[in-house]
Amino acid sequence: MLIGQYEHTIDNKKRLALPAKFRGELGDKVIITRGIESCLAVYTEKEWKTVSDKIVNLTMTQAEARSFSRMMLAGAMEVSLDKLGRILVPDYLKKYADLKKNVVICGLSNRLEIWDFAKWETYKKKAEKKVDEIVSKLGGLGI
Amino acid sequence: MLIGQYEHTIDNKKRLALPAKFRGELGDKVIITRGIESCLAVYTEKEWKTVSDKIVNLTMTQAEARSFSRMMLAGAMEVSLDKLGRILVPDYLKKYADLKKNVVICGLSNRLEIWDFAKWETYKKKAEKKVDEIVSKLGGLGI
DNA sequence: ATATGTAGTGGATAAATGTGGATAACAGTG
DNA sequence: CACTGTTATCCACATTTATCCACTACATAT
Repeated sequence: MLIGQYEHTIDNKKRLALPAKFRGELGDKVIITRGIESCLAVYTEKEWKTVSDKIVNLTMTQAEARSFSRMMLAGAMEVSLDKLGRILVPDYLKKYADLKKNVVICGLSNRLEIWDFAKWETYKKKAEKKVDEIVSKLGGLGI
Repeated sequence: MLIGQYEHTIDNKKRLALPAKFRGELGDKVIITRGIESCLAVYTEKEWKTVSDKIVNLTMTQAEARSFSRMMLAGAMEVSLDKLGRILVPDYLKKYADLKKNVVICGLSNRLEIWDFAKWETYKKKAEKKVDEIVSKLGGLGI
């Protein structure tokens, strides 16, 4: 299970080390793609099959389906980890998520998310406030 | 599985290099034909059999069927990759998709699509907006 | 406090990829 | 049959990508 968050850096050759804790679970090949809210998502090959099956089999209008799958499939890329556990972040994805040198890597159970450090800080502040609201709405979660 | 996007160029002899990552899966002969929304579609020989079967067995009025299958089947062409992984883009297809020098090659699971660079950028901007809408409609995909 | 090991970062070198051009084979036309 | 234009094959360059190795920082253990 992928959990926790780490601060790493992307060097000037677009290499990014994935946290050592995750490597066993990730294997030596992962799928990196667009995430929601301008971050990137990283899946294991196995998880990606599940996700891509969902994408291919979505029911919606033809034009919507085409544009959605173009974004999700053409947006994805298979990358392999080098001997030191680093991946190469494709240029267009780096731009999409607006990644600078410092990034945050979050484990979200079945996937990783990669955020620009500044964006993450902003997002986190908002999200932290909301957690209290949401929990009280739900009347507790047993947590 | 064919995923990812690459920027390549068509030289003045209409040659286009297919991304090295795809070559293993494509073999040394592919079918290139009209795609939807003024792009070109590229299939492996095997995938093309599946697709062309579907086209032949479509149910529609006689006139519609004729014009559609003329476009898709007569529009298709078998091209072979040279030693360096390049194909020759037929003139009428180049015109159809309005391809200039710079093009984008997208992997869409069972096929490639070839877009004029400018057209792709325009299309992508629109599609990106829709993605967020679609995802929230779907209530997430677990992605 | 001093070693030892692991993890993250950075750089150097070697290989692969994409692009452009040159030459050779082919087909069509006068 | 010669000529022109097109298509295919081959080779060379430049850039990008992959692989390898070194350094530093932090942590744990001796």
